[in-house]
Amino acid sequence: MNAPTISAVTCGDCPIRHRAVCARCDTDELNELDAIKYYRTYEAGQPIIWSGDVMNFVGSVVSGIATLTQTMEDGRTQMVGLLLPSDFVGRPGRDGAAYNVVATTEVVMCCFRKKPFEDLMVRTPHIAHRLLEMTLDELDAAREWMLVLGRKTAREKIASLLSIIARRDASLTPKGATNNMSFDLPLTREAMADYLGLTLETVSRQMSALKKDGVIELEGKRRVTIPDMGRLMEEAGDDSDGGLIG
Amino acid sequence: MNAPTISAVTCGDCPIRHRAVCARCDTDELNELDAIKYYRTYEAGQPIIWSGDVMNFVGSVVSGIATLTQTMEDGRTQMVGLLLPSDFVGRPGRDGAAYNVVATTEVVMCCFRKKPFEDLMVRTPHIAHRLLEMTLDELDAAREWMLVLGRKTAREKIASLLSIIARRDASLTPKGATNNMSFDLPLTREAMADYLGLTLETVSRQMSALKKDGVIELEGKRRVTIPDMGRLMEEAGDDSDGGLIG
DNA sequence: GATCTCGATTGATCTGGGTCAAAGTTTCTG
DNA sequence: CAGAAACTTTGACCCAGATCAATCGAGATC
Repeated sequence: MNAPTISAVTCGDCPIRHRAVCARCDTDELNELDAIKYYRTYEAGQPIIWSGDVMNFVGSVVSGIATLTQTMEDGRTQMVGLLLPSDFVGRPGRDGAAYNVVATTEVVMCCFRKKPFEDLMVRTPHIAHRLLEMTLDELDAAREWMLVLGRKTAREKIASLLSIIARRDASLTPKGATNNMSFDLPLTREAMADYLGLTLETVSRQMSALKKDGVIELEGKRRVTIPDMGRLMEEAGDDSDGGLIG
Repeated sequence: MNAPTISAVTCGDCPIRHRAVCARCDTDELNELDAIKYYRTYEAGQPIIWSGDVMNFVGSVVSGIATLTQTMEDGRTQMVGLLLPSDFVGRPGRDGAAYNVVATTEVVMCCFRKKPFEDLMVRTPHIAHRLLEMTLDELDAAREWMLVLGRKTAREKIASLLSIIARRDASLTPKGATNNMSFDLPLTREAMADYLGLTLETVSRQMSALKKDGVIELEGKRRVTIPDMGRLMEEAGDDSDGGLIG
């Protein structure tokens, strides 16, 4: 997944089609979006936005993984969202960013300049509606995560995270395999800890425990296989299948 | 604060003016809203919506306090939002409710039937924009709370909750006093615990500790006075003044 | 006034996960 | 290939907050 060059790409053949924004756009609107967009690449570890900064763009992740985090003055940090390809970044109608956005891997963003995007949004109601739906999804995901953070044990937290990534991953691949699926963990143990409100040591211990108990299989540190998705969801304390990533 | 009778009230003189919805409506739109609205009273402890139920209305809290909660099968529950007067309830474009909504005190809701409300939303873009702003606010609040749940100590959690309620309370009263403000805690110790991901015993202990240390004063169990708001926010580990209630 | 109930407080004890520390792996670099 | 740097695992110990249990109001209800 290399960054497409700006001139060669229209919104219509964006690798990701801007699931959030373009899904219902007609040709004229796509052309308008096309006129105000540009691509930008961020290296792994590089900040994309600092909390409090003025944001002059909105956009979608084309490839790579980014995280949303909040930090206290003493350095304690909590991840509040995970951005995977096709996820939308930005707050139409808001000037400042509310969290840090950091590239975890190399990230390619397709950005729209904010002011013209907002103008377009005012003229085309379905974009506003799409953004509302999207924001409601993120709100659901955030609240689902509040239950994880507030009430689940370390083991359940890990299982919840793995189950969310697995499910998310499955929905991106054509065949939505439910068993024996495997994927690469896009996060370090430390990032997982920041997401789950744990320490990296605890994350490591619980990963080992889940492996020992046959809930997951590990190849190297990052490649994870889920022999039995139902079992994993039980471990997550999760009968229902709710839960998205913000 | 008694429930106004349906016939006597127009949206324009709703006691709360539907901060979320009506702020920018013109007369025609207010009349339309008026035609599809009705009032409903819920007793303390009564469920307003069950998670998964089909919701056929959206609306605002006129008076009283309600909570949004998520529950696991084994009974562990996490509060994911607090609804105070003027807060909006409902998910335009969604059929099912995602959480339980329960009246903590007696609650009066001003409801709009969902279908006509959505129709109105399609015709009047500023309502959709207002709802988007509102949802972004709730998302910010939820993510702020994720930091509280994931990374703060019990004492900091309590201080955070008190500071949020105090700030929220201050913004509702004409004079936004910052020091020596007092308010009635709208929550039992158990509800506070569910909000903070703690047990009620820990909540009680930390409340006693904050009282002993002069951070708060208590009259009876519920009346709280904050002699020094800055001190409270320090205790919350919160230099910034972020944080709303979802 | 006696009793019940529901919430709140306080104490004693236990434990899950944090903290501190030491190796082990993998990848990168010279 | 050696050495470094970054990430991960594992062990030993400790403590904040959970759990279990007893007591204490403050309203209700009789």
